[in-house]
Amino acid sequence: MALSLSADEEDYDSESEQQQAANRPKPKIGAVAAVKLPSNRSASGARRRRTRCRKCEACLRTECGECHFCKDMKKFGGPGRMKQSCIMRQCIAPVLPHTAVCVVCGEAGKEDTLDEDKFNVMLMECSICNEIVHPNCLKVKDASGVVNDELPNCWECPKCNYAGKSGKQKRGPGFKYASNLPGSLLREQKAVKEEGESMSMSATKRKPERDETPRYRPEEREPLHRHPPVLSPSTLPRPRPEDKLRKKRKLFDDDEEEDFSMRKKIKTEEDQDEEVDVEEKDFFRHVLERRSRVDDPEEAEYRNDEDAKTSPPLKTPLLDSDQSHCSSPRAGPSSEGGSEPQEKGPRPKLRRKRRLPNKELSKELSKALNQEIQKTEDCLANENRQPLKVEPESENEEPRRGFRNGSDLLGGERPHLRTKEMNGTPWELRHFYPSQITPLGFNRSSPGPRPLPPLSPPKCVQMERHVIRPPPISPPPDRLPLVAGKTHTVQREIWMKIFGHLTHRELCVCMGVCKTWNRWCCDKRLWTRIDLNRCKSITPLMLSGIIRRQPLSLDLSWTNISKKQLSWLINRLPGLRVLLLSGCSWMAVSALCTSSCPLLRTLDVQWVEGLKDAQMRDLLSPPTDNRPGQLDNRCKLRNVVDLRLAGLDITDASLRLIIRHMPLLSKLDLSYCNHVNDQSVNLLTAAGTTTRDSLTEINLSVCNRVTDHSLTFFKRCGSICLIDLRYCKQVTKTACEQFIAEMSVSVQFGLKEDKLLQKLS
DNA sequence: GCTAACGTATTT
DNA sequence: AAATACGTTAGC
Repeated sequence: MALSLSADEEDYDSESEQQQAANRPKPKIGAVAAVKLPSNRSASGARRRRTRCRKCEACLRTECGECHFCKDMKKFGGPGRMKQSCIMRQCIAPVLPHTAVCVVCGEAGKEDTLDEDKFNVMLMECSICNEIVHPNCLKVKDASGVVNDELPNCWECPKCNYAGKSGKQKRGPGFKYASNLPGSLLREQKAVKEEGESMSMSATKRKPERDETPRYRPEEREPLHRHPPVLSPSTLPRPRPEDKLRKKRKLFDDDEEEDFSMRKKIKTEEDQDEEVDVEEKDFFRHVLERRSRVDDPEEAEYRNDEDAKTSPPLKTPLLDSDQSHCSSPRAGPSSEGGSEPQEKGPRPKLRRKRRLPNKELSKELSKALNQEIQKTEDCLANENRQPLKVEPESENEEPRRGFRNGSDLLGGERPHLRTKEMNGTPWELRHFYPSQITPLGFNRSSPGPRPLPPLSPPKCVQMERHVIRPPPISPPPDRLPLVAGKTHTVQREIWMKIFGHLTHRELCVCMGVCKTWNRWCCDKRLWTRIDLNRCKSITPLMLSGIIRRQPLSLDLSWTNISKKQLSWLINRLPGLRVLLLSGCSWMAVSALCTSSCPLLRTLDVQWVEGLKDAQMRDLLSPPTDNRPGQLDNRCKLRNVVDLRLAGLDITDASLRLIIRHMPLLSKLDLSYCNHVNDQSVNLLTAAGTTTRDSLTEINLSVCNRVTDHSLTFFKRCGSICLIDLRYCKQVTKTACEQFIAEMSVSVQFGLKEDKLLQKLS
């Protein structure tokens, strides 16, 4: 796979030597070495340093001012020694410098010309020999290059390819991707790559994915009723794990055991299709799983989902390459090049997928996003987000035991949950109320039995095997290419309207049709909400799929996502509005402490194990080491409007923080919070608090310490529309009626249910 | 000439 | 292995 790291060893040998000399602080011979660099450039070895594309989302952002590297910068009061780009601004697709020229003809790239065949006149840098050439200038015409679709203007040139050289550095040069960042996934990828992978990676050999001790073991079972009675992905015909692994290896590995040089030779279009589809299919498998669920009321709200429940399982074969009759030349999900319908026949060997001009759309999306952020964050200067860095996975060795054999359908919550209480309520008691009592759906996840999250967590190894793909940069093709160079008359936007009526499941099927559809169906407009609630495990593939689709709403509830994964994700979802993490571990949720989600409106952390006052403080506290005047010391979650804290052991201490740091808070779910009492309500509604006026809905159901007295406090709330006191033992119906009577002077309330007060509009 | 920051070496 | 340091390149 193509994860090359910026500092990959051998490829840089020659340069390394120079740099070794150059960089070594003691003998100051840097200048000499530096002068040498360019002279070598054309010979294999020295490489052109890449530079920002200036177009990607990352490049367009401002510095976050909070990351490690920002803090080092002089402008943020740091010493300026590290000289690294802001983490949020690491370019997704670093380009060759403008000064780069063809080693043969000495001229620059000419892809901006009107020339139809841009590929042959653009500069291509070989990731093996580092030569930069116009493909047209190459004499070796019968050999073919292998275009690296991860990096602009990068390939394995025909010479190297012909010579059977293998590129360790599939990613191509210059692909830094935050490899030197603390916590960067790439580090692990590298590490694992170095240690060599085995096809038959055993579970024991895998690195544990989670940062913490796993919360459950495979033998733990999920309660039967947690599983939808619908088809499960595991019933789908799918490649055997080993087949898939093989395929992945073929496509992505850069270890060259066996016949690597053969394998890597030429990638046909079919290969690409396969590559695309395998990945997307797998992503969808999970999504479909979600879409097929029927026990979540919001499923229906999201999309009228009948078909998701009833339609036949997605057939793997349908997505296989042979189905791609479409002549759309390129356009994998990862490849921008796909936008151009004019791939010419005689160069089928070139696995050409790289970006081509016309970046209007992506630019626009970027712009829109930025504007949005700007809008929401008017007064905030420094919140930024990480660009997309994607690294799918292979997930192969995770045969989805649970769903398949049904054994996991049987009994058992996680022991620790069953055995002991959370927030003082014995776990068993929490099962008392069926999910239906959840009021008005704003308590999104039902306080029903805590489903046990997925089985074994995703493994780092899985991530590491996968290529890291930047998101498509150029827009997808506007029309569907047909055979003989023609295009379909119907334009993309029309297609998009049609696709808009499809379920995710159906989109998935469409993605298997051809590359153009594949690309179109991945449009983020079609994926504003991605639901992986209770997904067995969050795999790197899913992560990359999510990033690619840039959802506004992401449900990861009751998954065993790890901190690193979550952190990685949210850093790459700058537009995320809704994040549902109920039932996840605190360890995972703590990713929110270090990442910021400026646009996040809804945060669901109900039933998060281990989330108490101290953790709440970490979550809500502004960065501690701010430098005056420079950094934003507001809460990272300050724009949260809807906060779901059901089932947490939090006290007034947390509420004070919430009051202080979430000025926009409108909906608050504190159900099943046994420490919440009248004083808490008093706090929330006290004079001078923002919550007093901002709160519109509050859920205090099953808060046994709340009494009638709380109702008098709620009279102060100017905007309150819904007060859920159901199952509060100390709240009487009489008090509710009295509340209604007293409020009726100004606002008419009614009892929608016993102790469920709702404003009548 | 200046700033940003890439890519690797060195230190922790 | 991760964090840090820094020579040097790229852009303006």
